[in-house]
Amino acid sequence: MNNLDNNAAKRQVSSQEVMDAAVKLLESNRSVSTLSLREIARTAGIAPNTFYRHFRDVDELTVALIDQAGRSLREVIREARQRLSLEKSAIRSSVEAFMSQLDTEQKYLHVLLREMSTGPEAFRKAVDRELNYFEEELRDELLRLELTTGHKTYEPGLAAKAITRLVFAMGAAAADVPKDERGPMINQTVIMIRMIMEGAQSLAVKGEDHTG
Amino acid sequence: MNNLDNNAAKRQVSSQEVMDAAVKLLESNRSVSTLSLREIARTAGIAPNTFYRHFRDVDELTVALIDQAGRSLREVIREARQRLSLEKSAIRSSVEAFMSQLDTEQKYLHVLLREMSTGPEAFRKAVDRELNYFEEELRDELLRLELTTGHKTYEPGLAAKAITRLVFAMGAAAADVPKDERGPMINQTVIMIRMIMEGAQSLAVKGEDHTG
DNA sequence: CATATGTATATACAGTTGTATATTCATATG
DNA sequence: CATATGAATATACAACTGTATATACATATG
Repeated sequence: MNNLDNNAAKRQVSSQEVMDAAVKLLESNRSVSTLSLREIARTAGIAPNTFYRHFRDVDELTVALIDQAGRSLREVIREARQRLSLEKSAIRSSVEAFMSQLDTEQKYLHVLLREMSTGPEAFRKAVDRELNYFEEELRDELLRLELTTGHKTYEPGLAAKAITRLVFAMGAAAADVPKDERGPMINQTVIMIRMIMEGAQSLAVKGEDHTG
Repeated sequence: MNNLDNNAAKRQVSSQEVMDAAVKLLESNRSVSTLSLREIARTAGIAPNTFYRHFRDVDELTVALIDQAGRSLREVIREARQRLSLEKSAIRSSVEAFMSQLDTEQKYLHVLLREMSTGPEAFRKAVDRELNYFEEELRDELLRLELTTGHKTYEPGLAAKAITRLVFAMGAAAADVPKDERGPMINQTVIMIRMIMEGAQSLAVKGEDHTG
């Protein structure tokens, strides 16, 4: 049954193609909740009912998009981190890698950023899962950094969480801005991260009784 | 023409009542884009066309909601700040005041948090406006603190921005969680803010060449 | 009282939506 | 070739949408 790549009607359609159609519609700053099943099907070039072959409904498609966005984003950041160990401008290159995902042709990151606090619980759960992956990887990185530099970090888990949330918040802000105006926002984000890391180290020295 | 408070049909309806109807619908974690004009009208107890007496469309209603949410939130925070000057647990009480807005009967803050990165540009512009108000007030507070404590702050505008974005991000996360599980999130947020402030002060001491 | 004005409603219409059902087509297997 | 199977489509339907138009009502003013 392999010969289905070709020239005529009734082609097999992959779920990925349906997802791509949805992303295409989302590119003009719409949120998933404004997409209709029929509209997505139309864009994908399939009949409305064919949609059901791939997803139970639009919500299920959305969760798949969020997962995909998270996976590919994590991969990109991990690559950026591997190129240099976390110190000096590793922060910058990670932030740049993150932001550069806003410019890719398939704007999956936009979905992730936009559905963070929207829609059914399943969406937010899915996004939260991705954020947690990030936090964990970042916390490990911070712990590794402790050993390397000798500077202890106060509550590395929290520092990682703060950085993650901040980067995503700034990413969402950057997504609303034309590509060539993002430079300053990257710089700002880098400085903010530095503040957090510096502060976490400073608090570690001062002692832990600063929470009241 | 004052006698319209009363017992029978064809009552005058205020725009506020229409807004309240929308908020009521939004309380079950729906985003504005899922509301229809007819549904809002139905909830407000008016005929569909009466909606147009108050707003051009649902988008205009939404912007009004965002503005209102921002105004009332700023007021609450300002009150919290006035009760104590910004130091020690002024941070905590501000964060608590912020989070407590999640529990009010009319959940306007939810709208603000949920429409941050959704919908038409007008929404995001409206939310951005509110965030900027916050940042400005907070930056002024940080500058005042500089004079009081003698500790300089590195890039107070950026520190204010970082804190603001972080608080809103944590607020959005807290909004998705039952009321009695928010305590820990408040604590986390307070510590994160402390990291930023501490870091900004520490960077001010170390010098400014840490941005590359 | 007459009537103008602002406010709310009723009816109607065309467009879209999600999905149930029946059908067509393409392929793989007997 | 016959035919079973899976994939895509066509048709249909009721529900809902935004809004245009016409109408009813309440109040204020003459």
